Amino acid sequence: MTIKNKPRTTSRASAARAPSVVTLEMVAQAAGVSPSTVSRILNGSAVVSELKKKAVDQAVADLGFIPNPVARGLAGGRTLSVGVITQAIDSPFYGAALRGIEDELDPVGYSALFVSGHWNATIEAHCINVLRSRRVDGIIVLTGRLTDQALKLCAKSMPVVVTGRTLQAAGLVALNFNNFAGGQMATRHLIELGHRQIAFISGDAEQPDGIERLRGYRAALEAAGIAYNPALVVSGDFTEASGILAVDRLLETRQRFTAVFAANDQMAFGAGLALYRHSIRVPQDVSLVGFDDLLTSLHVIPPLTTVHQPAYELGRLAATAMLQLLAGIKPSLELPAPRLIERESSARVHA
Amino acid sequence: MTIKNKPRTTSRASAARAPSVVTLEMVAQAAGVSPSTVSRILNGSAVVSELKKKAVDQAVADLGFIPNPVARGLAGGRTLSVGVITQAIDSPFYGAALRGIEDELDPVGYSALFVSGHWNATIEAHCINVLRSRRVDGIIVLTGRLTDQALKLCAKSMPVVVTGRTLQAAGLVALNFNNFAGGQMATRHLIELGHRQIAFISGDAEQPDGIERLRGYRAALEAAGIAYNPALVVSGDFTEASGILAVDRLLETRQRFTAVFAANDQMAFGAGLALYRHSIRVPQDVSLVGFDDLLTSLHVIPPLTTVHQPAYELGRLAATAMLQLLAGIKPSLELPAPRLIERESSARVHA
DNA sequence: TAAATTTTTGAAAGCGCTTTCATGCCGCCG
DNA sequence: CGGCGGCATGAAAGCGCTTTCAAAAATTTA
Repeated sequence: MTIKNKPRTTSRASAARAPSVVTLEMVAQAAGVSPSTVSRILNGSAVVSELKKKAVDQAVADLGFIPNPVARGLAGGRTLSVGVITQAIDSPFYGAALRGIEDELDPVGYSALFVSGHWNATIEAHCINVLRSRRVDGIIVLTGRLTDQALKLCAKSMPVVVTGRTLQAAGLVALNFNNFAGGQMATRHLIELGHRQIAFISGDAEQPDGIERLRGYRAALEAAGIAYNPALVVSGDFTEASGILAVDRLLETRQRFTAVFAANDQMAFGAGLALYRHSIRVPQDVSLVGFDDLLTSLHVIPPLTTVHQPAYELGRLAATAMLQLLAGIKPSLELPAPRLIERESSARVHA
Repeated sequence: MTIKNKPRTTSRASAARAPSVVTLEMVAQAAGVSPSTVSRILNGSAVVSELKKKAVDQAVADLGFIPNPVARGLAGGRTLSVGVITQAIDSPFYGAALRGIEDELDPVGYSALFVSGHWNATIEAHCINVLRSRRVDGIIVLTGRLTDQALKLCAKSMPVVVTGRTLQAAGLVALNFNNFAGGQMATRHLIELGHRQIAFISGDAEQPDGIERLRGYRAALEAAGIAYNPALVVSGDFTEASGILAVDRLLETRQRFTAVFAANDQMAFGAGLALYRHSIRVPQDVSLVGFDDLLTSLHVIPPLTTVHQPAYELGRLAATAMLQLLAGIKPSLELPAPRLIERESSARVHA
């Protein structure tokens, strides 16, 4: 959808210039053809003689015609908009994904409709209904709590792209990050630094991502011949506050540990703060590793060693997949592999 | 070819049940009235006999009718959607505002269309065009780079709510936070702790918010009889990276300072990291104060003293104002006053 | 009680676009 | 050379709703 001859921003007032007061019909008239023909050319939905095509393109350019997505939507066609169910519009992690989606969609004339599911299946179902009533062409679900069942059903009526799970269905593509490998990687890193007592702060038990990371942690431990100690695993809920609590609890148990691996960066921040409160230095006394690589992880004190999760890329890929689905081609994309970012919160174990 | 009884999606899974397959016309038929009447009742756009109203309400309930916003939009009416121009969908500060907007809009059936302006007037102008072509009922602009002029013009054709500036125009409400007072407050706090050499990391020079905060800083200094020292003011651009640079530059000048006030939290984070790198302890050696009170500011090390800016509230208020504008009532709202949040990054000057 | 007004309500015309459906035109085969 | 299959194109019917416009019903006035 090359908007090549957008009315150039010549005057300073152009920002608020009335848009698309020019309709398809006016274009048709200007080009001396019927509205149907213009529509066909715009959508490439039928063969049209080169001559008329030229004329129409010209008219479109001259008049600065911009198709009205609302009318399009009503007429049964596409709305050029895709719904995005995120969990919280202000999530530091998903935010980057949203940006990726936006960046990918905008150039081709699509808009994203962001709605927040708040980690609640009922609300998510409501979101889906809202999106459908607004006639979005497809839906991107960022993780979420909907059942696979519900998602598959939804995919029957429109393209669906879902992240954070593995799922097979027609018109449905699932983009899953290798959390297991990530968890393994982080733990192995700590082991290589000589740590043997590595605490793990898990995420919410319902979250597959967190479960996988825990599995990775255990696998790495096992591979290194270190016995798994359940007392070193304490659960959180992916928030900073839960990271603080986790460390406090850990400390109370008087279990010795020289490293902490948190299932996400936010909990790692909380853990770091709790450690600081107890005058335990990172990384001198205890190493700390997170997961996600939020933008801020680079600027916390000390900069956090973490597993990079390509949130932005994830968004772009999800959007790309959606676009392909919409175009009728079967997407086959793969997320980049997890990557450990070594920064200053992890160090060789001390004596 | 009126296929009024389109094949229903009778599946049990309500989450993905096809919505609004039931049209206004079907409601009319069920209630034994004309579509016009149903429409009138739905919109309260005319007086209708109590009897018919009852019947229609009943039919609406029975059939589970949900008006189609797309059709509504086309028919010249409202789309029940408002456009929101934010600067970056994943901004830690504006994210909270977006959530506020969403929370306020959703219960009354409105949806928000978020688009990112990327601090660029040209892109913002493009955003406005996109939003208009999508027939949003109004536009909320979170700060941004558009000229007041452009905004006013835009307000002529639809309600506009803008934050971060003071502006008067019909159909336009501006919500401005008292950055001056905030800047003053933060500086005064430092002064009260005994600091006399207070560095200031300013934001981007084009940003009115930042300018006001600087003004506040100078005013507080003056009020305390402390000479303003330009060498202690170094400019940043609101990012963490610029905070780091700022402190590095400050240190290079060999100017003595016992406190740093950054024009926003993100730069304060950067400043904190730079200080840490130079083995300068916060708050023992240097006090650090930010501005915004991001969610994360509570969990950084040490927890940041900052001026609380009610981003979430700002979003809610902006949405409320928009709703009122849309309802034809003139909103008169005021943002909460700035509030200093004393945490652990600021302390009494040493020696 | 008939005429003049004022409601209440329905019919119908769109909103801007997509999409059959039907037409006119071409080349082709017999 | 007449007739038939194709193909490009236009006419027209909606999509689901709002909104005149005008007719019908209810109310008031003379």
